[in-house]
Order: sequence, then structure tokens, then C-alpha cells
Amino acid sequence: MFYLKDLPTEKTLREFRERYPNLDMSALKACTVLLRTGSDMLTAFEAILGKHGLSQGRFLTLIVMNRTPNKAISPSALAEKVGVKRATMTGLLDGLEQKELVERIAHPEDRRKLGIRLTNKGRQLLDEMLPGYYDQIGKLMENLSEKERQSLGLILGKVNKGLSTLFKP
Amino acid sequence: MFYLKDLPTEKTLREFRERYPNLDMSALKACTVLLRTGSDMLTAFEAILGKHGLSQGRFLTLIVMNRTPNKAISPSALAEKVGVKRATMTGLLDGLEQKELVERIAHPEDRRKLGIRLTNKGRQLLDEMLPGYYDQIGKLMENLSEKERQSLGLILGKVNKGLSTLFKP
DNA sequence: ACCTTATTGTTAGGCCCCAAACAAAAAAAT
DNA sequence: ATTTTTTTGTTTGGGGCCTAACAATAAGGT
Repeated sequence: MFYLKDLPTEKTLREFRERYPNLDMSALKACTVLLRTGSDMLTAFEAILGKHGLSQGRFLTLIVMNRTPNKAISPSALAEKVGVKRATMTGLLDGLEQKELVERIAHPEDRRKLGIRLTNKGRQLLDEMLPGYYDQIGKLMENLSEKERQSLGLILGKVNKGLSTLFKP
Repeated sequence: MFYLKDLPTEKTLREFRERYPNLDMSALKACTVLLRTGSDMLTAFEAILGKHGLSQGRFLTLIVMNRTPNKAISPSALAEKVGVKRATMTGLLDGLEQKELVERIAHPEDRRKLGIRLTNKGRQLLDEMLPGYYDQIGKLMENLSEKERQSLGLILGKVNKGLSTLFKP
């Protein structure tokens, strides 16, 4: 899951607005459609990743490491970039290490720290699956013109602006 | 979490495209921004709902029931509308029932079936929290003109079309 | 009527996420 | 030099979601 499957119809929206008069119908509609689409996209991606034995979290971890495939990176930096807590990263790395896609290396100076590295097998897996993955993303967006893609970015930027002011006042 | 926190920079995107030439940069960018925004929205909503002791799943369950507040609805219908498996709905209903927001009623004819109803307390909670909730949604979208909201819907519709063709070929 | 099949809600077990608490080690304060 | 604080990675326990398997019941096939 991720979000409501059965989005409210126009009729339901109107009924709700009668009961809760401050309801901004077009805002709620935009909001639900956005979340629904995101939810479906994620579900689709997880299906793709599942074929390679990866979860979204593990895949994102690999992707971040693949930005600098020859450099080691600390679990905490990795957690921050992926957007999970350090505790969660421990679990993701456990899984990746068991599959031998990644290895933990002791830090030469600071004995608290670790360095995480892609193994050859890890790099190999990515090089094998990423072309297909990017293909799918291309197909996903093939119905959008370049202009529409820009427009989408602009609009989502405004949503983000709204997000940042949500909890301030 | 939900999606990558640290989105790729333009530079990283270009580097990736060199390694994976079929990468459609504007497609990937649109994709990541969309998922990132959805992720942030969901996080924000969960923070709001948490104040009322609800999770996203439980809240959506209540919302769906609130469409017809006086009618009982079966757990399986509820699961389908919310977008979770029946097994998951059992857990959601357990939680809601324990908070006395919802009650399970035996079906008069078919002894396999149940009817789920909002209790007074459940209705009360919704009527108390929904105005504020819709307010937040209004604020979230306040930076978008009516035209932009329509445009967003249109664009997301095309993304959805892309989604539906993702696994066919 | 009897047997098979389908449906309903639940339980069991697993994965992924989080928050909180830890031990080990390093850095800062005194 | 000793104590305190901070940082790092991990463990523990909990929630939410899933799949697979169940028992109970109903519906259909013969």
C-alpha cells in the first residue's frame, strides 16, 4: 500500500464539502491523485526490483554507492542520503552484505567507523539491471512532452514550498 | 522513508547517463522529484495523524467508512477500497476497535461475514479532526493556481497511462 | 444428498521501517 | 590526566504491510 486505492468521486467530494465546508475540493483532488500515482509508481518499481532480489531500500542504497563506485562511504552518510535512520541502514547493509553485494571495511584510524564498498558482484548486478530499469522509467514518462516534464517539476516545487510551511504557523 | 532523500544532482545525472546511455535524464528527474514529493507529503500527513493516535492506514479506513457513516461495510470491501490485503485490514480494524472508533457486527444471514460500523466516538473524532486536516491540505496546495492543479491532474494522468503499459510488453 | 469449490475473516511468519537504549571509541572540557 | 560529551554502529522491541495457510461457512456441481 501507500495510499487510498479508491479515490473519492466528484460526488463524494461534494458531499464531504457540505459536511466540512472549509474543504478545498481541487486541492484535495490534486493531493489524492498525486499520492495515488506515487503509490502506484513505487509498487511498480518494487515489482521490478523484486525480480533481482532487492527491496526499494536496498536498491537505493546500492544506487547511492554507485555514484562513487570506488570510494568507501560510512553507514551514517549512506543512511542520510537514502533517507532512513542509522538503525535501518544496519539492517539494509546486513542484507546486502549477505548477498555479497557490499562489504564492510574497518576504518584505519577511527575504530568506531566503517567503510562500505560495492563488491564486484554488486557493481555487476547494477550494470546488469540498471539499463532495463532506466528503460522502464523512460517508458513510464514517455507520454510526457519535455514541456510537461518541466511543468511537472515546477508544480511539484510549489507543492514542496507548501510542505515547508505546513508546520511553521 | 519512502524514497531517496538525496536526489541526484545534474552532474550525477550526466555521469550516470554516460555509464548507462539509455538513461532519459528528464524522465528520471521527473520521476525522482515526483516520488520525493509524495514521500514528503505522506510524512507530513503521518505527523498530523499521529497527534490523534492514528496511522495512515487506520485513518484511510475511517475516511472510507465516513463516506457512508450510517451503513455497515464488510472488512473485505474496506480492504479493497483502502488498498490493503484482507489480512492487513484485520489488523487495522483490531486497532480501531480497541480505540472504540469502530465496531464489528455479525451479519444476520451469512455467518462468515461481518459488518463494520463507525461508532459515535469514531464519527466524533473525524468531525473533530477533519476540518483541521482539510485546512492543512488547502495550505499545502495554496501555491498552485486552479490552472496548475488541473495541469497537474492531466500530467499525472499521463504518468498513469505509462504505468499501465509498464508490464504488458 | 453429497462432494467440491469459493468466499470470508483470521492467524502465523517474514520484511522493512522507526524510536530508544547501548557499548565502544573519539573529542572536548576541566 | 581525568571526566564529560559526542559520535558511530548496533541491538531490541514495536508497528505496518505482505504472503501463505487455516477453519468456518456458503454456493455449486453431480
